[in-house]
Amino acid sequence: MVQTTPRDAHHHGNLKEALVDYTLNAANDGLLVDLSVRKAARELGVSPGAAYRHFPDKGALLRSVAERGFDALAADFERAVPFDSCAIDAADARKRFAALAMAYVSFANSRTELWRLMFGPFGVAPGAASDRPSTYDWLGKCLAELAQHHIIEPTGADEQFFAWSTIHGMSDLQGSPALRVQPIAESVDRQCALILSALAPRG
Amino acid sequence: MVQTTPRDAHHHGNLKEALVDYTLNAANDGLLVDLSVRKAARELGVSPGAAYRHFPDKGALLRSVAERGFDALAADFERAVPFDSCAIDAADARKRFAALAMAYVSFANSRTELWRLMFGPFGVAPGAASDRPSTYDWLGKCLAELAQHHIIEPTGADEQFFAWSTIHGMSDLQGSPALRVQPIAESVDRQCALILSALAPRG
DNA sequence: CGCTGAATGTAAACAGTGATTACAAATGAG
DNA sequence: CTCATTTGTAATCACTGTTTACATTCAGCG
Repeated sequence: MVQTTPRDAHHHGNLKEALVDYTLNAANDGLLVDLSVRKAARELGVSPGAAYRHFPDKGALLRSVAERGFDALAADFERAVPFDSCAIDAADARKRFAALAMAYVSFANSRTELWRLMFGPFGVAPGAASDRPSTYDWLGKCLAELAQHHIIEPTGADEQFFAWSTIHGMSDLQGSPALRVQPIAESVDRQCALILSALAPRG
Repeated sequence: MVQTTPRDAHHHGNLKEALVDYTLNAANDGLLVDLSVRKAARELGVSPGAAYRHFPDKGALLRSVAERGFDALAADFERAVPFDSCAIDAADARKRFAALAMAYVSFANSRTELWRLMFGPFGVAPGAASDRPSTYDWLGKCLAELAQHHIIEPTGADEQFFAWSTIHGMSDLQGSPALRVQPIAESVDRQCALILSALAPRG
């Protein structure tokens, strides 16, 4: 399901991309734990050393996958909250913010291993080398829309960090055995309301 | 810098505890990444197989360390916000809540690797097998105190989850390259104020 | 066409890993 | 003291990340 630019078959082709694809799929299937460079190479019908022509070490491969993860997250955002459109009215602004949060939580829930990779020791600055808007940009835009409709006050770095922390924390803690809040999806709306309440005009 | 409680020399002693201690120290020094059972055994003057008399596998060892991590976190909490005391007045309640959040953030900041272990795939239900109050209990108590002083409304599961998510998210995101908020310690107070504002009576 | 040099692959090896096994020594209860 | 249980050892297995020396393919150019 690939073949972005390979001219012919396996023996020669675009390894590198194939390696990233394989690893990404492994992450999506929760098989990142026991992924090895050798296994990936074996599965792609290639010798172990070949991978090291394209990545200095395993970490570099994982870093590439993490970057793709941020692209996928951005794609989810784009589907949930198209970046170039904007909120028409106040209700719209609320809906867009909730949709953004929901997309974030869902991503973490359905692609947990990739998610943890993205924010783990191999994490990359989100959108660092990309021209797509970053996670932070998206959140900032939604908050700006909310402020424009006077649902919240204009936000600075602290408020933005606050909002992101809450959403990120929810995503990270969901499924934790210490929680009784099982169906997190349904509680996201209430959590969003709490965030807005914190940032609302009139303390 | 070892030898926590061994009665005599190397050949016999309380391995298991020594292994946990060694691994815990490694985590505190940020050396968990390249910890191996063999290395730990070697460092303790013992054969590699010996470790497997006490732990079925490496994961079990790490899980034990994670449990100790929760104990250490509880100890930090206890120092910051003694569990059996309580807030005298409203200002006290605020201070205690802020101190709790600060302890959480500081722990994550200074013992990052242990922290990630605790909430990673080897994570344990915090306080599961312990008689100490759990992270969640502590937060619940502080929130109850705040409610008692009418700083916030009485909290249910959702509000508690909200507060924890925010604090946890802050802890997890601090140091992220995407953030401009560098001195997070100083911003914790403001973040706490935002949490309280979200939960305050009268929206 | 044939030469050449860079990409890209292979095969073999090194050191180190998690884990299991058969065996030996210390320990403590009877 | 005896003897089973506990706790360690030594050797081994399959596997890992990574490097090396060597082979192959390919593009550009005379």
